[in-house]
Formats: sequence, structure tokens, C-alpha cells
Amino acid sequence: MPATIKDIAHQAGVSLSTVSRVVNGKALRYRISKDTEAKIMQVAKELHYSPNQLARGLRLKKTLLIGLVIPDISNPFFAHITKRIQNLAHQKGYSLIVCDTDENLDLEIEHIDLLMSKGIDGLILMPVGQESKHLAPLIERNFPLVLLDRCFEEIESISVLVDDYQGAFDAVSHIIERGHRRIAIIQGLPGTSTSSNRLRGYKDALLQKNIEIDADLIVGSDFRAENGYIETKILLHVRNRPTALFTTSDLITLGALKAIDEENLAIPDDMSLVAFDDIDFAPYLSSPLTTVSQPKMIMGEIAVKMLIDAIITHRVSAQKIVLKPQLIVRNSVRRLGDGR
Amino acid sequence: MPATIKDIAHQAGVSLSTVSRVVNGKALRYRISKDTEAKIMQVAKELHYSPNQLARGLRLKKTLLIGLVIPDISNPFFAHITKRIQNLAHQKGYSLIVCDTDENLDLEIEHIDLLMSKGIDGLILMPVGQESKHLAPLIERNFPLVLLDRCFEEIESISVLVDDYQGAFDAVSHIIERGHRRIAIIQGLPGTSTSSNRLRGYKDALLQKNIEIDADLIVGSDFRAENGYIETKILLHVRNRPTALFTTSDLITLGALKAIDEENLAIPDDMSLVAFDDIDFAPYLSSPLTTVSQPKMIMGEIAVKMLIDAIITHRVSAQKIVLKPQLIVRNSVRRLGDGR
DNA sequence: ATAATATGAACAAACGATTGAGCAGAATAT
DNA sequence: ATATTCTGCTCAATCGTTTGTTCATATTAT
Repeated sequence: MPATIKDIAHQAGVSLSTVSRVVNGKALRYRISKDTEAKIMQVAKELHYSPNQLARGLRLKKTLLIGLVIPDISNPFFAHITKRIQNLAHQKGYSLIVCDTDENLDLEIEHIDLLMSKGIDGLILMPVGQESKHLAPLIERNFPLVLLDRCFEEIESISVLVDDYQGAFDAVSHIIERGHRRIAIIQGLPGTSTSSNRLRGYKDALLQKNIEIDADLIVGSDFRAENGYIETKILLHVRNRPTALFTTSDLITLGALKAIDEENLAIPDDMSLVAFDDIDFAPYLSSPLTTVSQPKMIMGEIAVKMLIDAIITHRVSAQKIVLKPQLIVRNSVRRLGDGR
Repeated sequence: MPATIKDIAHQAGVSLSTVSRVVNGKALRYRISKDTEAKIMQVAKELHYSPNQLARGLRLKKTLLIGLVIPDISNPFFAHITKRIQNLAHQKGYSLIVCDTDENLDLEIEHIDLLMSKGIDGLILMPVGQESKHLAPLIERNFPLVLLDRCFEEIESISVLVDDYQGAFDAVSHIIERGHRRIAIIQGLPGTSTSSNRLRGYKDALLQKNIEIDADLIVGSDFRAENGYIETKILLHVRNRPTALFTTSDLITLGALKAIDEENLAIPDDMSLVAFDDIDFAPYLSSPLTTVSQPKMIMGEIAVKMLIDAIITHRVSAQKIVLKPQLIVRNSVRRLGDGR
């Protein structure tokens, strides 16, 4: 039962409209006398008045709420991005409704519908990524939407991405330069832009060095740790085992590490590995990990800025912003044979 | 411009109230004919009607929104809890507004005020923890509030905690049993219940084995990585260096690891370490970490259930639920001298 | 002294949904 | 044939704000 504008009006002996104008700082514009203004402000203070944002949102058709839909918030990569997004959004006056889809498209659709019904002013979406037709209505309506990390060819929207192709290309090139020829890739969710671009980078790096692509070395089906664990377990038992692994997410890496550990193998002596997503702990693993680092903070920051700009100007101009990843070389790739 | 109840009413040729009743499934209770009901439902489908939750919230005084205020979402411990909370809340029909306070009390106060003005139905708060008077108004109003991870003596509320004292006691006892006598503790934010209870556990474990408490070995000022890094750096250069470290959060641990690594020391050979918060990567560090594991999922689950119960029954009965942590022994504590 | 302008504030509709009360007409009872 | 009860719906108020319009009264001009 917080105080309302009505309570203030009553107690100050003025009308609702006058109170509204004063508390919104429109006193002079509507020629409210200094006396009345002071009186109202004082009563407002006494009653600890705080405007009901629901009513405000209903009337103004803006809620200062933005939705964030994310595949897995327990993934440090997403957690860091979320932190930056929440932080910056709050600075700009917006609150964040956070939804975790668990990489599940149905849940994603459900969450987006729910968010829309809650009247969010804009949406930052890190989509599951295999389907985009549920976004069509938003695009049509010109609803402020920013796609983050993963994008769709067929959709005209604001997208903030990192150059997954380049990241993968650099990672695999690095492995090759250290003398490896049998390099496996454990990919994430097939069909997502991140996965397919990373795969393309992997293939092109091999091709450029005239290394034949072995379909048996292309495995993986999602971004979670179990996937990394299972695929690594299998790869370690295959005849003609690969000498190096390219794991395309930090969680996949985690699973791979577990499998390698269980088999009593060491990195990089028995198995080389390059990971995607630079996690905080990477430098302190049994073998400091060489990884492709993504500019998480920047991604979050740009996403928020683009979104809020779209909300305010009410203009949504489709564009893709692509950020460069960086290969951080530590010590998880062994130099083989001809290794310089 | 989503469809409203009015649009449906117009198109179906009935009144607003009838539409409202039908779409809320109250058709029979209000004796709406099957025909009318069918007609309305069909129009609703066609128009992709979805109720405006703002208007609904205003009228019903419930928003199906709950606030989650958290000290640092990039901390894996909090990220995991958040994931469980969001997941369960969504299952129960609630959405989550997530706020990160960065362990800053002013921000916490600001966020709580903002959340209240947005009309949240309830609040899960992992407080910074040094101050609680800003919570008094909520308690007085009997507002549904669950304190998670950290609590206050002076506040009567629902609290979901882990037994930090026991966790610390077990951890330090384990270190002592392996022959250590000079054991340092790097604590988090002083004044928080977690920090002081962990410190108490540390002291009591030493006392019980007749080891004198050395104030120089009690350091640390917050839960972040920098703190762990700085304090470890100093501890490593002090005369009569400790042989073991008890780091009281995963981020502190991260900083400590960095410092130890920089000094070219190895765990457990040159320095033993027991951490708090069992992180995913713990088993894969240079030396698998012995840690105190907290039941993150359970914590989140209980918090949500208690909160929603309080929201629904509208009864807030103060109680503290204390969960037991578990010491997971890996390989980061060296056996010294008399080590059995 | 009368007309014109300024000043300060109140009225009322609207945002979209919910809900108790009311009101026709049809069906049944007397 | 009249009174009563059902049926099936509509009316109108309400939630807390915002804002264009109106309307007194006071001030200035003529």
C-alpha cells in the first residue's frame, strides 16, 4: 500500500493532475506556483511517494523494462555478458527481465511471448539459433530487438556478433602450425550461426594447409559440458586418435577436460587442445589453455546501446556489427614432429 | 499494437466483460453460452490476443514478477543459483527481474526501490549484508521477501542459508589434520554473515586443536578476485609464510591461484589451499581443489518455493532454513611432517 | 470602467483489464 | 395470465498515471 498521487493530492489539497505535474518536474511548464510545488514535494517526501510504474507503463506505453533471453546463464560466457548488460541497462534507467532458455527453442518462444505481454520496451536475444520464424512478428512491427552472439541470415535486424569464422580459423591454424594434422572439432548446436561459422573456419584452416577433412573428426551436437565429455570420450577411443582437439565452447571444454582427465591423459603431452571462450580459470588449469577470447564486455555494451537507441529513436535499422575475437596462446598445444 | 480485449469485443460483437470472462476461463461461472465462448475464443486466436500484463497487474495488484537482487552474477556460484531460480520461477508462472549490486549497498537500496515501484510480487535478496535497515519497511509491510545466502540477526524474515560455520570448520580441520599449523584465511566482505561465520569456523577449528590464532593470518576484505590476488601476494612474501590458505569464495580462490602461479609456486607442494564454493572447473586445475561445496541448486529451489508460498498465502512467517555444506577432498592440501 | 491577457489549477478521458451489480427476455411455476 | 426464476449478457467503476482542455480569478491595457 505505497502512497499514490491521489494520497498526495488529498493531503496537499490539490488535484491529481497538479501533483502529477509537480512530481514529474513539469511545474513551470504548466505554471504551478512555487508554493504549491514546494507543498506537494514535501508531502511526497513524507509519504515516501514513488510512482507506480505499472500505471505509468500502461499510460505511457513504455515500461523501462527490457528482456534478456539467454541460452544458459550458468555458462560463464553468458554470465559475464549478462552482468555487463544489466549494469549498463540500469545506468540508462532500464531494468532487465532475464530468461534462460536452456538452448531450447520452445522455451525461447514461450519466454519471448511472455516478455512481450509484460510490455518490455525492447529485447536482447541470444537465440538458440536454429529457427527464426517466431521473430518475424517482432521484425514486422519494428520492435526494438538486438540479436546477440548468434544471428540469422534470413532476418533483418540489429545483430552484434563476433567473427566466429576468424576465431576458429586462427585457432586451428595455430594447432596446425605446431605440427598437428589430425585435429578434431567438437561443435556446438548445429545450425546455429556460431557453430557453422566456427566449423567453416576449421575447415578452411585445414584446407589452406592442404590437410584433408576427415568427417569422423567433426563431432558434437550442443554447447553443454555433457556433449564435450561424451564426444571426447569417444574420440579418445577411436583408432587413429586425433592429436589435437578444438572445443568450441567453454562448457564443451569442461567436458573434454573431464574425459581427458579420466583417461589419465595429460594436456598437452597426450592431447592438445584449443578452446573457444576465454574463461577466468583458463590460466590455472593443469595446462594453461590456449583459447579464442571473445570481447564479452564489449558485446554486452554494444547490444545495450544499440537497443536503447532503437527504443528511443523508435527506428530499427538492420545492421550487423562484427567484433574480432583474439587468440590467446598459452600452453595447451604440444609442438609435434616438425614443430619449429 | 497487440490486440486488446476491446478489439476482440468489437469484432465478436460482445462486451468487454464477456470477453474478459471467456479468455480467463470463467465462462461457465458467469453463464456465457457455448456459442459466444467459441466465437470469442476464435477471434482471440485470430488476433493473437495476449493479455496486457501491465493492465492486469494494475487491476489485480499482482504482476507475476519477482525481483532477484544478487551481489555478482558473473560469480559462478551466483550464476548457478540464478539459473535454478529463474527456471523454477518460470515453471510457476513468474518472471525474474535480475539486479546485480556489485556488492555495493547503495546500489542494493536503489535496486530494491526500483523493483518495488515496478510492482514485484516478491523479492529474493542475496544482500551485500552489512546493513539491513533498508529492509525494515518491507518487513513491516509483510512483503514477501526471502533472504538467500546471507542473513541478518536483527531481521525477522525467511532466510535460506548454508552452515558457513560448519563448512569453514570442516575445511580448516581437514588442513590441520594434514599437519598444517600456519593456516591463513582470506575472508570476504567483513560484517556479512557468511564472512563472520566462516571466520568463526576457522577460529574454532584452530582453537580446538590448540593452535594459536595469529591475527596476521586473517586477511581479506571482499569476495572478489582482486582481493584474493592481493592478499595472497602479500601472504607469500611475509616472513614465516603460512603453509596453507583457506580461501572463502571461488573468486578469491581465483585471485589466489593467480598470485601463487605468478610466484612460480605449486599447489599443494609449495602451498596448500582449500576453497569455498565448488566450481565446475575445480577438478581440472593444476591441482584438483579441495573445496567446501554448497548446495546451490537446493538453495535456489527452496528460496523460490518459500517465496511463492509467501506470495500466495500472503503469510510471511520468519524462519531460517540452514543447509549443510560438504567438504570435497581432492588434492590441494599437502601432508606435512606428522601427516599420517 | 470594460476588455484583453496572464496566472494557477481543476476536469475528464485514456491506457487495458477485472468484476460486482443490473437488466432484458425466455422458461418455468402458480 | 401473472409471478418467479433462469439465462446470457452489458454497465460502470476501478487500478494509478498522464495530459489536452477548460475555467476561474487576477492583472494589465485601453
